[in-house]
Amino acid sequence: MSLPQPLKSVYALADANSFYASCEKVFRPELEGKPVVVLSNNDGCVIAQSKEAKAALALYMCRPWFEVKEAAEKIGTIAFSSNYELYGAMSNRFVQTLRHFSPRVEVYSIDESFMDMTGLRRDLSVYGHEIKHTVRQWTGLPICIGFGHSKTLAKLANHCAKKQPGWDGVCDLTSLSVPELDHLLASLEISTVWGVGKRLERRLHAVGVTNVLRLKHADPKRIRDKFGVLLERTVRELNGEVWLELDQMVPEANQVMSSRSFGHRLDSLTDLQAAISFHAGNAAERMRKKGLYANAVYVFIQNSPHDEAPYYCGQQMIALPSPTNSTQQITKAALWLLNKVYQPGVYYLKGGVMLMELVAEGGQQRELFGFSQQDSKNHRLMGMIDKVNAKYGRGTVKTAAEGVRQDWQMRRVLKSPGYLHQWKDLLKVR
DNA sequence: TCTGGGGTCCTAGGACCC
DNA sequence: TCTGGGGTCCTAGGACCC
Repeated sequence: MSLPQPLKSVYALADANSFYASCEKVFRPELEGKPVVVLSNNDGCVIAQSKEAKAALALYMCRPWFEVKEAAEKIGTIAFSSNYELYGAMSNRFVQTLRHFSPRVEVYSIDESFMDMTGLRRDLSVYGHEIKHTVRQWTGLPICIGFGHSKTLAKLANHCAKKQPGWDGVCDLTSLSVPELDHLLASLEISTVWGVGKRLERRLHAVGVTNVLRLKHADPKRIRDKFGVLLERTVRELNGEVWLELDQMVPEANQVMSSRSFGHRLDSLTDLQAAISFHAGNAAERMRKKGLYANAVYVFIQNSPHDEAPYYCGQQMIALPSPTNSTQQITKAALWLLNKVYQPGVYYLKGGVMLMELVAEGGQQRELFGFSQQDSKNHRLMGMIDKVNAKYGRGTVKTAAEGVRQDWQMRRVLKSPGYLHQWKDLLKVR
């Protein structure tokens, strides 16, 4: 008599191809087949490329746009500033579509989600193609899907689906025999494994671990001693053990950061005050959305390490007397910190505010920086400000310190319209 | 002229305690 | 003169991710 086998876990990872570039193409169908790139904030670096751009400009990823612009435009590349509101809205549609195919979905990043496929009595490859087709129809996004017995293996499968043409965008590692799987793993570089970056790759090569199969067969205990618990877990996951569970709960953030390069160098305290106030308000609003309160505020300002002048990064943190989510209190604390780290004569390029040690409950307000408003009053005020800003756009209501002219704001001259979140831009859909 | 932003987790080492 | 060993907490920095 044989005992019933416990179900082996199966995970899928669905990942949109060249996500930002694909989002732009959805609303500009005439760009199909043309090279498209999306630039980072301030139109600084290339952060996404369509496959046509990749083919022609492979080496341009993460390079400064001013260096590659001429060559890119010569081959007819269309460039966009990043439009995060649009990408966020597209990401939501993508996830909603995936939920039709699995009851358990973990949103891992803006363009990637894990799905639990354990116990599904279907040919996974066929099912994967069905998902891929539906996402394309419902959202316009091209995606790839990988299946594996652990999240690390699903991630690796997704890599194969994307990079190896034979899979047609869907790779199911669970259907391979052990020799077939090992043959495939032996052909993959270890940096393709989730959690192995440049440094670890170099150190692993030095001890003879040169491909994924060798990493899979490495002794977990020795890996732990030499490389730490994270890599040990990775080795076990490569062997099909589940060490990373599907995490459907969005983890409560421990910190919220708002920072950005300025549109141009700033040296006056007044300009910096406006920028830091903006970031304080922005971070506070994002924190309130998560229902959290901050115990500490951190501020930094720095010039560019690429400048000739010596690199300066002023940074300071202050613990608050009690947890708060009030924009005014956080802004006051941030401006107080700014005063402490500001040094005249430095041409600052970047700065920001981080709210730290976040907790779910606010506390009794005590005196700090002369704060004196009552809790409930503050709560109502914050709620109202957030509502107005959500309806009419961020910045409709803001603290006076943010200033009216925002010269320090980043440049986004190539930004596409807000097709999905701004009524005024709806008619721009072609 | 122009070089992203936002996170998480782990580790090593120092300070301090008994 | 001689100066142990074990524990905790905190911080800075490293490494990784998208």
